[in-house]
Amino acid sequence: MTKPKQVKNIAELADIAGVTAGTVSRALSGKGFVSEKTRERIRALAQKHRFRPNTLARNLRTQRTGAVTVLIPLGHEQAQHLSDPFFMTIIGHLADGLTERGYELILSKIIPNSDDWLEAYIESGRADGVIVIGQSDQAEILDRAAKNYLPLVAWGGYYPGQSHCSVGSDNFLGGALAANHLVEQGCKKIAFFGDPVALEIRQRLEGCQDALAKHGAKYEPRIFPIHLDAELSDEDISNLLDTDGFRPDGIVAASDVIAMSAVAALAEHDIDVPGDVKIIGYDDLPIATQTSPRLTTIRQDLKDGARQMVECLVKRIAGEETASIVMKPELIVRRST
Amino acid sequence: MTKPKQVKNIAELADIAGVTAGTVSRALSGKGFVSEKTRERIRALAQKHRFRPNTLARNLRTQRTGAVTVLIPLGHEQAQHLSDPFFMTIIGHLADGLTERGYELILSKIIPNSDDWLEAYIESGRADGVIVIGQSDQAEILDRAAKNYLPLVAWGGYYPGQSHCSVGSDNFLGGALAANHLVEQGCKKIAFFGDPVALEIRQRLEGCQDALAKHGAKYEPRIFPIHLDAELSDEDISNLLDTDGFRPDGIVAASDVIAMSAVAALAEHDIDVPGDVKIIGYDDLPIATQTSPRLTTIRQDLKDGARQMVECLVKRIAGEETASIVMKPELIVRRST
DNA sequence: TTCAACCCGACAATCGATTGCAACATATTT
DNA sequence: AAATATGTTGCAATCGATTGTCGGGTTGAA
Repeated sequence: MTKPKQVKNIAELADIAGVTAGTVSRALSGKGFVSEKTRERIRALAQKHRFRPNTLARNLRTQRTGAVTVLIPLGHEQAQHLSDPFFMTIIGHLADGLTERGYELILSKIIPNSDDWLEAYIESGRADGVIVIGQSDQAEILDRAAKNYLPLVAWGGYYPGQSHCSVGSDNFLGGALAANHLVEQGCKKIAFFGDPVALEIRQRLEGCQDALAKHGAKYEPRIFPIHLDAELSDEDISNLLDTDGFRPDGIVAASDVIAMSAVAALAEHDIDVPGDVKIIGYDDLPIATQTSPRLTTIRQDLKDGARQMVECLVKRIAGEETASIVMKPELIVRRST
Repeated sequence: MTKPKQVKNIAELADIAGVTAGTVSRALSGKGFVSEKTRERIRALAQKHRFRPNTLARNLRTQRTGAVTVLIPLGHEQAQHLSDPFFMTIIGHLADGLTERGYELILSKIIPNSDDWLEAYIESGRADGVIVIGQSDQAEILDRAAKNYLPLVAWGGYYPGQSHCSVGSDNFLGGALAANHLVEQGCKKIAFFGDPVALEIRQRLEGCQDALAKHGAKYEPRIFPIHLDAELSDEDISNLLDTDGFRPDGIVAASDVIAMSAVAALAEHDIDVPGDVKIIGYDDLPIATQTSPRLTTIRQDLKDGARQMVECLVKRIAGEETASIVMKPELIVRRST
């Protein structure tokens, strides 16, 4: 009994079959014309010798990879980990959507130190398309790259005149919803927890300020540029409570993660939520329903957002244009306000 | 002013520089000897024309990709989504570890329909190494693949005689810890929520049974093969409570996700946790601290586990052998028992 | 029988970068 | 000035699969 020895490339298999590599390629791929007889014969041989065409070589020749990169630029926030609940939630949904459509997902975190990190990545030719999560403070770079490169979709805020395709929710409206809700709950001294360097967060803040302005100037929120990373935000907030005498009665957090840190830190300082301070988060991550007290928050539908991004990207890979999508955020009232 | 036009391959740049492609390659990579002068000249030209070497071509030639695949076989549990909290937690930590070491992470979900899915993936040559999450019911396949392929590490249970490298915690011990804890809390009628088709879960069950046996035969647990996927487990458990008269006073859940579903379903049926039923989970995911009541669970240190897997894999890519690692699980007592 | 039509499979170019080897130029030594 | 040493660069093969083109063979009709 001859053990069916491993065949490593198409040429070897062609040798065994007594044909050329080209014929083997056509037989296995089904493209081009090969007689039924030799096709079957070659298929059987391929099976027997456990031959698999090398993906790299195929990709190089066909100039497509069947992969999509999810790129996470940690612009203003280098320490943030991929294990962050927000990233994980959206990546999970993207992974579900992409694998469903037969794309591999390449996950890549980038520290944007030069101003051409995005072009550099794109031209490395690793993937057929790129999804960028979080414009952070890199919006112009996205815009520039998008001019020469179609299959690019970003998660994040939309601003008038932007030329890249983004999917996200209306951060300005979300911020306003949050602020209005706190005012309706009777808050007078409102703090904003989040660093407005990032576009999305700035938009939330502006929405917040705008809504408060309509209730009179005394509502101008005080801004604390808390980090987004869970560990750092814990620290930031603890420091804040220890050293700063300021005690707000309402907090708009720029993300659920920040809100959770705040809840925990306040509990340690024996400040009651929602009795002494009301807190509203942003995102409505799965964890928001499971904190104690359960988090009032502004919901972005990440599952649907991920679906939309995949859909846009697939169209763009196929050469179509797609418009940006702005989803409506929604106020979810739970126990923390 | 000449616009620095895009150069698409190394040959074009070589033309511009008046040298050959080989020289350009050497100049940019730093390997081999090129005079300082031409090196600088070529570097400057590359910069100016925004040239980036094509990754695919390089990978094909050098036979390495700088990428690691995280492969998730959904063996007995095809519906399970990648957005599952367990996967997301461990993938996040893996991503952190791999990007730290300069590897890209390819995320791939596979439905193992043929018996050679793993070999097929490996030989496609997409990645330098593979991390498999969850042996599920595919342990023999891992074992077979590992015989011819070094850079393979799996998350999951260890069993005597296995020949692939795995990292995981002692599931038998974990199951025993859980059972003992419930007995100590006074539980008499214990149920096990989880499908023992998967190796890890079977081991947990066996540990559980073994521990209970030591307390007398009447403790034999009743087994409910609940699905791992959050949506399905909700359904399973609701059905169970509606149709089956059985009311345990203690539940060992095979995962935190199942435990959370159980907590929610019980609440809907006005059954108090921990008053009427005590529940213990498994994994200690971040969410376990945020359910209400906070979940007693068996902790597997996923962050450390991910670190170990990356470390093993990197060694194996370099050609070293590594032994399997069995970590000690730990009982974390919170409020659900 | 002859010519056209048609199908199959071989041949070779191609994707883009890397690298061993050979050839050449310059610097050093005798 | 000749010979050796040292250092640069060019040349061409290579990684492995895909694909356009062309020649040889078979079939059918006139």
